[in-house]
Amino acid sequence: MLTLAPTTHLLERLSRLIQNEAHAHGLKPVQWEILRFLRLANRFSRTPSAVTAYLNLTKGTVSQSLNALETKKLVAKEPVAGDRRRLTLALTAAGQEMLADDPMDALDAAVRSMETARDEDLSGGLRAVLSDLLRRRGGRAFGVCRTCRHYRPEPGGAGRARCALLNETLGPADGEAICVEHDG
Amino acid sequence: MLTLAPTTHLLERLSRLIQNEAHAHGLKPVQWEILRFLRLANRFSRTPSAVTAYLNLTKGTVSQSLNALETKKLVAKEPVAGDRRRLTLALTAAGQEMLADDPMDALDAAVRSMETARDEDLSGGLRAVLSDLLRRRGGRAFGVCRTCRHYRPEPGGAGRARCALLNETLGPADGEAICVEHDG
DNA sequence: TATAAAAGTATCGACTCGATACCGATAAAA
DNA sequence: TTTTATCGGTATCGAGTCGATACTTTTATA
Repeated sequence: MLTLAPTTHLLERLSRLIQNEAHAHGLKPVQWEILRFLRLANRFSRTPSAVTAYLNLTKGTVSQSLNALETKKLVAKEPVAGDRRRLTLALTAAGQEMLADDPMDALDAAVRSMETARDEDLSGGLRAVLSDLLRRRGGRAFGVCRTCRHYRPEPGGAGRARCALLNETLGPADGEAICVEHDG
Repeated sequence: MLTLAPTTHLLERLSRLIQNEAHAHGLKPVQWEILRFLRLANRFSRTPSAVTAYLNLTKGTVSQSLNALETKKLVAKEPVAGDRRRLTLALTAAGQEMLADDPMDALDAAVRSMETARDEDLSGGLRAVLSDLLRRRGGRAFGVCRTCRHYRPEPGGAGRARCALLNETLGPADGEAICVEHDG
């Protein structure tokens, strides 16, 4: 009877531990992940469908989870001008405070306590596995705005730029945000 | 607003992907993990409470999940001689066949396609994070029998040994199995 | 202008999972 | 030896996950 490679086993075990850790403050793991995504995503990517693609869930699950978060006043929905199908999501002040008590901080502390070299090895390996897995599944990589081929730095510099795809002006903070349209 | 370290972020992302992957054949992620644990655990560790400790779930959840697996004829329960509270779990033939189609094999393939050096870096880092996290949480490490301080190799050799804690004879295969009593 | 595609919602069903209460069996203490 | 505590496991509740399916409204395309 075949078994999994040691590394796979470690990933599985850690994955479960992470899921277990994520039940703090009456929120479910998925709800925490949505909050974290909203903190990282740029303004074009704070939509239910971007959440759906990023977390690889169904539209239905995301819709319900967002309703739960809205009821708890952690996330607010706003209409989008120009397309009445769409919806923009925003973290409320309470949502941002909630993230200050993120149960994932325990894992983060463990990661940060590693030596730099080991941490770099680890993240390199994880990146490789993640992109391989996404490729096998046909998923997208969801990179950060600044690394996208539509990112056009302004000649003036100082972090200002433009998105050639959406034809929008980007501030310095935008460049570090996750974008649904990345690379595409 | 603080964000997570890149490595933490990768772990979180991969963790979600792994959970998503694990919905094949009508089984839930937890059910798959129980099957995998039963494949790895030695005969003293194939009990509901060992599953509970290993997967860090509540007794109730494990009890229900085991019922679901029993209904599907993937796991069988047997009474334990000498203690009528206890229960021993065993994979049925169908359960073993199910493991041949483990959805985790996709992750395993991604892991195995890495270079050896990178794989070793990765597993080293994961081991560090996992044990750190377990330590913070007060959880046990659950090592393999052969590495336990109660493991006593027989002078005759050939992988035969004894467990000084449980006072039981151990075959070569036992040495590689996960044990609840490990180290303690 | 049909028609297709996209963005979200609604509903169902099986299951997760923490919490709590519970029962019988065994171990420890009086 | 008789209480009493602890252990292994089950039963039940409630909020939520999550795939599946069907549906509405809105926008894009042929």
